[in-house]
Amino acid sequence: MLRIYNTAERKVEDFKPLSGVVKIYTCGPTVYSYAHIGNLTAYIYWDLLVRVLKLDGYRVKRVLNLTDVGHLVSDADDGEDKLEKGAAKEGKSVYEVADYYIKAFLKDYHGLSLIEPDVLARATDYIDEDMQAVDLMTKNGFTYETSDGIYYDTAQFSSYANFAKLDLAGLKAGARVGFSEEKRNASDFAVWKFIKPGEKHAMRWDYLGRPGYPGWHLECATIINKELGEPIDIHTGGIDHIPIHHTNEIAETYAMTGRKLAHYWLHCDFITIDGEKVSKSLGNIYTLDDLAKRGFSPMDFKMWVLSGHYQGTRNFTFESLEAAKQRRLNWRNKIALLHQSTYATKPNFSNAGLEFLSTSYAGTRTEPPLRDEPVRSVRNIRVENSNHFMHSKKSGLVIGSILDAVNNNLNSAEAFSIIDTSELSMEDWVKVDELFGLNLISDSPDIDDETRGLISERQAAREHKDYARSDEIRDVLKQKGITVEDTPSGPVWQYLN
RNA sequence: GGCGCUUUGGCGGAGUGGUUACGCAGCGGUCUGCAAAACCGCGUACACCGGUUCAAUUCCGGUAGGCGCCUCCA
Repeated sequence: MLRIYNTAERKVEDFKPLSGVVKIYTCGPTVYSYAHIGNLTAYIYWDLLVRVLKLDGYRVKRVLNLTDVGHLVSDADDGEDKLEKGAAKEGKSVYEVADYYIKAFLKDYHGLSLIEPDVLARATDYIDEDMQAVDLMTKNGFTYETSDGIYYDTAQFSSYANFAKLDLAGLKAGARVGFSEEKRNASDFAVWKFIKPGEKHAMRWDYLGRPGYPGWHLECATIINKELGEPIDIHTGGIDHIPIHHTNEIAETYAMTGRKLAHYWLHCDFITIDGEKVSKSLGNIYTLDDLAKRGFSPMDFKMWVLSGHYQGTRNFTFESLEAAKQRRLNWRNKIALLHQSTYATKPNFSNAGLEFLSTSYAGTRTEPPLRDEPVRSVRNIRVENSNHFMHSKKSGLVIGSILDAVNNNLNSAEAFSIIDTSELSMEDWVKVDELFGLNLISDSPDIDDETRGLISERQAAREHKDYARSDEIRDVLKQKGITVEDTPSGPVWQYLN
């Protein structure tokens, strides 16, 4: 049973689906620049959400939007358009810019092994629906026209402030942004913007007999309406979206349909980098490519993300990324041991030097003392005594406790500690990969026969005390990314990186 | 001004009213041709001040600090 923190109720709740298919909407990126690691953090956590739901046996339909419509830089009525700025800078059309960064985003997305959404919705594909939505809101009496657009009259939606617990009076008093004189309420927002004569705006559509473009919040409400239908089960996004964007989506949906938009709202916190916010002016924006240049793979970064909780402010440092990388290598080397424990039973492979492997490397380790209490990993299952625990390792209950951890409001950090301290079978690792998408299995292939031959040749050389030869072979293996460790019962290979 | 988060050992980071995760780094030991790994052991963290309690890092109140959002940025 999944339990998740619902922002709408401000508490952890049991997840109960509204129908046979769990409908999820995720606010996607504005495609005017490369995604940085802060942006990607969110998609990693939401991917975990989807994977947990699927492993829990739910069918999931998920929509992710791509904001390829240019919007204003500020909330004020003037300002530049981000897409247009990018286009001008790069000498391309706004559409080319959007295409380029959508491709870049998807490359990152796939690089992180994130499950592709069922619908990838480009905002510009929903302009007709946007217009119909404005028509509908107008017909229902929620909008008014000013000289620069169609605005939503938030006074018409009595519970407008509820979702974000907004203090509308305070909003007015503390206004830093110059509000349009024509707006009826400080919290009113544009659902459609007009392009004034002479004003430059490459993306434009004719509506109400004049050129314009949709307001930002509208695309999400419209896409959800068309692709999923309200109410949806889960709406996800960053915490920054609570006060404005999600509040306005809810208001628009209400004005269009009278319905609630989503049952559960999940918000992830932002990460900081070296204790400071991620921002261009601080020069601490990193992309996956930047991490790669420093020797970290997307999976290393994903390990880092999942080692903490989505609702906490994560502080990114390269030292902690290094720790995450090392941890993943340790996991892969556990898989390497599992490969080796099967050698002796493989046909076409017989070598006296490696026969010990039939008894497995695990046998050479000092067994940890049996505890009276089961390790905390199975705590939730209420194992009565250690005998049950020993049994549990064989019957897949380790995976059960890992699933319990992530079902508890996506506590991947706890799940990771269970993985660290439990003995997993190959089947377990397959499940772990299914749950976290860390490519542990595919990145941990067994070595080939040639490499195996080298290992046994080296072992033979050692037995003849030909250490020059054995060290030579060790260097060759090193170049293959394999290190050999000599244990009391024979050599064991491990991945170097 | 409004809303919200947070303070855990060198770093990162879970969690819990009593048994004090986990990873990385560090130290000592076993083992070893060398090396590495592995294993064993170690460090006795829970900002501060009160309160509740047999017992608080965990609950309540206060103090101090840090951070984020409200700037179409997740």
